[in-house]
Amino acid sequence: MPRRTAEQAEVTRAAILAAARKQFAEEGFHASLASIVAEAGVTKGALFHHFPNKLALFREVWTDLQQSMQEEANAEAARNMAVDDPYVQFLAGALVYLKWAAKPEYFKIVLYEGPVVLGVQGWYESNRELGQRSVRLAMEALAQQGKIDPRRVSAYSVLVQSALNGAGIALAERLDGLTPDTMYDAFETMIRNLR
Amino acid sequence: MPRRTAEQAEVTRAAILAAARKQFAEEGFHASLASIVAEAGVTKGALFHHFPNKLALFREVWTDLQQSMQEEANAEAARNMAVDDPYVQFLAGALVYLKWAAKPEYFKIVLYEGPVVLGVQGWYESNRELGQRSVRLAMEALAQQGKIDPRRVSAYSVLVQSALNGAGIALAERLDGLTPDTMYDAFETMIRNLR
DNA sequence: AGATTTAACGTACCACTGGTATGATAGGCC
DNA sequence: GGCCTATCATACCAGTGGTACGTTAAATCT
Repeated sequence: MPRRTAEQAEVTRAAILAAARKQFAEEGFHASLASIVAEAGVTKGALFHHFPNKLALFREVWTDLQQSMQEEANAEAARNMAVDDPYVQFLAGALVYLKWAAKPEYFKIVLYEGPVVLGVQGWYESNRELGQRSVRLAMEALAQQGKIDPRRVSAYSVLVQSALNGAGIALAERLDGLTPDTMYDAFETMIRNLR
Repeated sequence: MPRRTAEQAEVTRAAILAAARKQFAEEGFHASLASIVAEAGVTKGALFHHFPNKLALFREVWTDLQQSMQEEANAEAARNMAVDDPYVQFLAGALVYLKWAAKPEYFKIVLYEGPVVLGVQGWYESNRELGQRSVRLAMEALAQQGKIDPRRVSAYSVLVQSALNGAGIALAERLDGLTPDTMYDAFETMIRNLR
């Protein structure tokens, strides 16, 4: 016996999103809509009422995760605003990112499935807006302070963000004997020695 | 009227692999087996005779591409064996990789779809064997020559290879105004300043 | 050389998928 | 109280990967 009120609709929508996040994290984009609606306790009718198709549902799950991480990273960077070290803000944000990359939901959905599902264009557009923007801002700041060559800002942005991505994945995988400490140390050394 | 000889079977198998490579590059793993067998001019019976399932077919396409790239990179590195610069061999191999990453077939199948389709475990296993091994060897060489801290070899291997991956993708995407020259310049500078 | 085995496919079919079309029902509004 | 519309549920469809089985000709044995 469904409640047809607008607030109940929000609950339903949220339940679908939560179920989708869980299923996508466990099974990838290949997770069936049947399993998602079963988990959410609704039917495909509700799903297709709230989302035009499976891809749009995935994209919203993806964006939610990415935004949550970014907000936390920005907050952490802002906390170090006063410190007199041009690297420290960026490194604080990077550390938050590394933590998130270790979360199965985040690294499976955002890092692994994201590029393939959203496609080359969609992923880079979204990623440039959300993730790469902060990296790029940091690189531009370093260039302004004479730490790196301004002509390498674009290329460094790509290299650094990709390195961060890989670091997150490797940590989540517990590759080799890598620990967050050793990884972060190497990352920091690399960043501080960019020219 | 089919020829039932063993050499003809090899031709059939090669035709399926070529068709699969083309379809996977264009449509991703989502490309239907129907489109693959149509392209190859055979039926699903032939496909499932030569390959146990779709994933095994993809894995073979993936491995073929990766091996071809690696052989070329190794050959290029070997050509610079005599040069008296510890970085130059590795950089020569990296340049080959960047060229390959710009090929749609390679970056779509190996870089994009690979990790998701083969799964976390499969991709890293294969990739560590093929791609990461050479990066790691280069890092170990740099450590032995006192260029970098030996304790950072593992972490650097991950960071550098990920940065390379991202660089390849960004170039293939013609992101920003990035050219192979500027990207390679930044990458080389970064590598030479690792400590 | 004839019989038998077997590799190399083709054909028919199945369970399941994402997606659609349509129906049902209850709140909001006048 | 009647109408409209948002909110779902149900039934169904084309297409998918995969399987079971049939067919044919080359290889092998005696």
